Amino acid sequence: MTAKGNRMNAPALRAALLDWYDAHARSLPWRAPPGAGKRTDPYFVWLSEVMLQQTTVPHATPYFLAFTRRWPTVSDLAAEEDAEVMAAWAGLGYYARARNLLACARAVAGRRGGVFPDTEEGLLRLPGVGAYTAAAVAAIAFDREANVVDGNVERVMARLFAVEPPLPDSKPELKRLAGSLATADRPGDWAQALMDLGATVCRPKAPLCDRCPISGACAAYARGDQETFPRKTKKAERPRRHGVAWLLTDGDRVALVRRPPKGLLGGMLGLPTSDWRAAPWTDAEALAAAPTVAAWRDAGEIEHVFTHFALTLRVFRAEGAMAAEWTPRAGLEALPSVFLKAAKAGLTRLV
DNA sequence: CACTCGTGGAG
DNA sequence: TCTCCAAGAGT
Repeated sequence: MTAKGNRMNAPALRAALLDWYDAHARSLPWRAPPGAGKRTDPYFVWLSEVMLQQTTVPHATPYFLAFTRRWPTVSDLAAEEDAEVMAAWAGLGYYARARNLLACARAVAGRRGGVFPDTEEGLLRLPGVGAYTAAAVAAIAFDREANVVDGNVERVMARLFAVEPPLPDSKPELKRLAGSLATADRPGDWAQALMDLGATVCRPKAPLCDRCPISGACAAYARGDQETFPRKTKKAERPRRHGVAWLLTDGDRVALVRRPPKGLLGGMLGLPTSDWRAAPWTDAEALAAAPTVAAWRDAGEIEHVFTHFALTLRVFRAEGAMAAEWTPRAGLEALPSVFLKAAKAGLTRLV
């Protein structure tokens, strides 16, 4: 047992982690250096938090840079056309976030004159801002005391206290434990310190306990089974669905359709598709369901994995005409990944 | 409250 | 190849 041992109390643990954060904080485009007293623009904090929901830092970073370059303030974003923002979000996934992002920006720019609420309760009323994001923005942008609990914090708490019940049922207990450590001292730095620790040291796999400033207080580390936390209930198997996508071209242009505002890929442009069902589509079924009569040619199939199902998508291509949003090939970057993948297959792999 | 909702990188 | 999973929210 080290000198700090397992007797490390809450104040000592807090001090150790904040000291670690002062020395090891990640440098991120939306973040001010720790302790400097600078506050980050609430717009940057909010935008980054929404982009980072269930999304990795490397994936979200180029989107954050593009959004803030193109729309430097929340009012700039609020004034933009829906289609432009959805196109800019394409590839980032969970497209309800983009719809709520615009709704939130317009609420802040309109009813609040471009000023974000500075309390957790006020933030929580905004579209797309839930318990985590409200707490994170309140703490990071406004330095308000808040219990900021994301997946990182849940993992740190599960190990620190060797919480046996599995996620997601243990969420309330993990949040309660996190709250037992939170104080009004440097709330923004504390929240980010916990998340940075989870992301870089207390990682899901192969945690770097020899670099952990609070390993002396960690119940799981003391037992030696830290990597087995947090316990998790097994996830249901992912079913497979089958569909058909039609790539209709007119020279350089591709026929795209705007998807309904809610549901999967809601509000995004896409290729015309069939239903996505359990049974594969035969050639005859696919051709009968085509959006227009044309000399459809088989372009093979693509595989794509969504959160709760896997998709096999047959792709057919033809030259022709139909009512659609005709888009130059260069504009295909506005498509969600599944359709970009299908379009590339159709344009390059005619069978 | 269980389910829906994307994507790409790591191991 | 396959599993896991990343700064969750809405319904």
